[in-house]
Formats: sequence, C-alpha cells, structure tokens
Amino acid sequence: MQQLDDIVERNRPYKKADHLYRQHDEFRSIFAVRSGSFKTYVLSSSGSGRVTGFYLPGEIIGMDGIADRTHANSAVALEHASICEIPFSQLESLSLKLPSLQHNFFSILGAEITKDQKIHTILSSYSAEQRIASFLLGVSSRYARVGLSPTRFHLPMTRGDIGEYLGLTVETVSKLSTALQKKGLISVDNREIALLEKNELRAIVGADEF
Amino acid sequence: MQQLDDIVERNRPYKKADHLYRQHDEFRSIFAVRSGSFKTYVLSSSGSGRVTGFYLPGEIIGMDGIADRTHANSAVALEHASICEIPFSQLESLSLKLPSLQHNFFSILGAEITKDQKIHTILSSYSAEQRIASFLLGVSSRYARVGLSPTRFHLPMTRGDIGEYLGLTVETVSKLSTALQKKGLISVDNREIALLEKNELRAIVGADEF
DNA sequence: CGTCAGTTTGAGCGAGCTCAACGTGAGTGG
DNA sequence: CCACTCACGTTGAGCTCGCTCAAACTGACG
Repeated sequence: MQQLDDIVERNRPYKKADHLYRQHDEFRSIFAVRSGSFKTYVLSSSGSGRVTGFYLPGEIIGMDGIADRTHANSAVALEHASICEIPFSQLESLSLKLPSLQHNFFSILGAEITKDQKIHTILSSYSAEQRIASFLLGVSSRYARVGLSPTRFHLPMTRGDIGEYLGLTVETVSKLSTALQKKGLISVDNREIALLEKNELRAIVGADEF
Repeated sequence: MQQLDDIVERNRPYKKADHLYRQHDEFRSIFAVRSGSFKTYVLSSSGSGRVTGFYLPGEIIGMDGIADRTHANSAVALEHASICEIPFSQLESLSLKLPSLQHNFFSILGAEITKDQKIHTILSSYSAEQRIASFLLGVSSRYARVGLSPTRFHLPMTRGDIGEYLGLTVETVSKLSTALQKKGLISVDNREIALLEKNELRAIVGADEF
C-alpha cells in the first residue's frame, strides 16, 4: 500500500469543464476520482458527441487507453473535482512485485468489462422508462458505496448527458422523470433526486438488478 | 511463450449449442477461440435472453468473470469449435514472472473495454441501418485479422442473435439486410455475405470507423 | 439586467416494433 | 427415399414509443 501510495500523484483540483485528457491523447495514466465527478465522451466526425460514462468518487477513469496507448474518449469534469493520477507504466512495474496489486488491478479491469456489458443489455433491450429507473438505481448504489445517501442525492450531469448516455433525447429524459415523479416513485427538484419507492423502481427495470 | 504454452489446456472440441460456461458458474479460466465461434448471452429473469457478444477465431472469451469470480454471461458454441483454456490463477502467477505477458494481458483487457464502449456508442446513437452496416464491417475486419476474406464470409449466428446483439428485432435485421442488398451494397445468400461496396457502407455508419 | 445553458411541456411524426402469415432448408423417423 | 417437423428467415400491414420541432420557463453568471 505504501509503495502504491508512493507512485500516486495528487494533481491540482479540476474545475467544471476542465479536461482530464482528450480523445487521441497519449495514454500515460489512469485516474482515481477523489471528489467531484467526470464524464467521458466521444465526438463523432459528424459533430455531435456521445457520453460513454460517468465517474463518481472512488471510481477509476482512463482504462480506455490501455489497449492502444491512446485515449478513445475524452474525460471532462462535471463540477469541481480532485483526482489521484497513477502512471500506468509504474503501476505495471509495481504489479510485477506485488501480487495482490496485480490481482486487484485485474479485478478493476474485469469490473469495467462487466459494467460495460450490463449497459449493453440496458441499451439493447430496455424501454426509456426502464433505462431511467435503472440509471437512477445505479447512481444510488454507487453513492451508497462511498457512504452517501442511496435515497437522496445530487446528479452532477445534465439531462442531456443522461440522454446521450442512455440513448435517449433530452426531452424523453425530462418527460419520463416527470412521469416517475407523478407516479410517486421519485422526487425531482432540478438535479436533486430522491428515490421514494426503490422497490417499485426495481420492479420497473425487471427485478434481478440492484 | 513456452511457459505460457505449458499452462494452456487444449480441450475437446465443442459442437453447436455446447456451453463453454454458464451464467453464475465459478470463474476459473479464460478461453482463446482456436476455430469456430461462440456467442455470450445473459438471461433476464423475464425469460428472454440478450446476446452480449460474438467471439471469432483468435479472440478471448470469459473476461466477464474476472471481477467477482463468477461468470456474468453464458457462452455457447455457434458451430463446431475448438478452444484453448487458460486457467486464470496460473495466468496471474506467470504474469508476475513475465513482464511482457502481464503487459499483453493488460492490453487484452483494455481492448475488451474499448470494444464494449464502442458498442455503447453504436447502441445509443446509430439507426438500425447504421448498426447493421457497422456490424458487417466489424465482422469483416475481424475475419481479415485472421487471414480470411474481408469481403466474402459466412455469418455463424442467426438473424435473431444479431438482432439481440444490436438491440433490434429479427424482422428489422432481415428487412434492412434485404434493403442493403437492393441498394447493391452487399449480397446476402442466407448466411453467406459479400460486402460489395465497403466505402458506401462506411459512409452509412459515418466515416470515422473501420 | 440581459444572456445563455439547461429544463420542461406539447403537438405531430416516423423508425422500428408487433403481429401475422408464409417460405425454406436441414435434420429425423418411418 | 420420402414425409414430416421445426428452427430460421422473409415479407407485409398497422401501431406505438420515443424522436423532432417549437415554444416558453428557470436560474446562474457576467
């Protein structure tokens, strides 16, 4: 642990809209979010971007660059944020000496793969309402993991970001959030969300999740 | 290389519909496809499955189990197939001794992450026609990688599999394949595909791919 | 106080789904 | 060898969910 700590760089804080890295940048490091949040996105040649992920405190960004040493996404802060930067080459060297570090890092990569495949299922088969319910439950459990409330939280991203991430338009996200509120399952005040009926939300997405 | 070879187990051949592993099975190994092909899928509690991936010769299956030591998908052969099984714990031990093996395995995991994120973009923003064009171009370049023709190939999966993978219905896959054929961009004879106008297919998906 | 990004709401439309029917080919049993 | 079956594939007609377009509202910030 001490040895891992030695290679970590604590960077300056990032403010809203600051980029951690940009698409096609050389890959050097992965980053652990300490506070705040980030989104990753790709720009299609036709202009419009698509959000590929959100990263909350305790989560790791930048694994999209490992394969070909070039970042496939851009990463940008959604609010004031701080991170730990872990230079990848040093992580590799240290992993050769510390079996548990190697094991943990394999697990982290595996978790990213499992997560991405889950989103694949969501995007390929869920209705708009199911996507939004699933998204809110997902954010809830991610906040719970770092000790924050799983029932009341602040969304750091815009409705537009959520829409791009879930393959929906802003309008659909907005309308269905309102609809879930009218049904009494959630309460929405701008970006402040309260999950009032988690079990009913789970029922919407189809039981075997969260 | 010799040392890696020593830990690899060459299993019996698999025939169509044989499972390599099933959802919730304990994770022990990853598998390299030697010949034939596999699909991975999840079963939702509501019954219907969703295909999460196709694996062609030279590709690696099973990384969905690394994180929590349990497979998140099932993997099943689409045709007669053979694989190399690589016990994960031995791969981990050997990776500690061979820096280049560790490095390569990190790259393989990274490539899986990059691939999954690309599918995220496809599912969240492409039209049905773009998805199918993109899928065909993807299969083409994967066959090309192992020395097969990038313009004429056999699809090992059903239209239904493709539909589940791309978030479309069988009917849509069928209709749009026919439409692409009528436009003269591809030729379809059951599962035999020929890509006649690759550049026009690329134009459909939006230029900066393949 | 004006601006502008973000959000909401409504009306209308259309891409892709649903449902239904039929075609086709590989495998199986008589 | 043929008849039968069944999974897979195709095609068409109609419908619906989510998109598009348009307009108005809100709050943060210079």
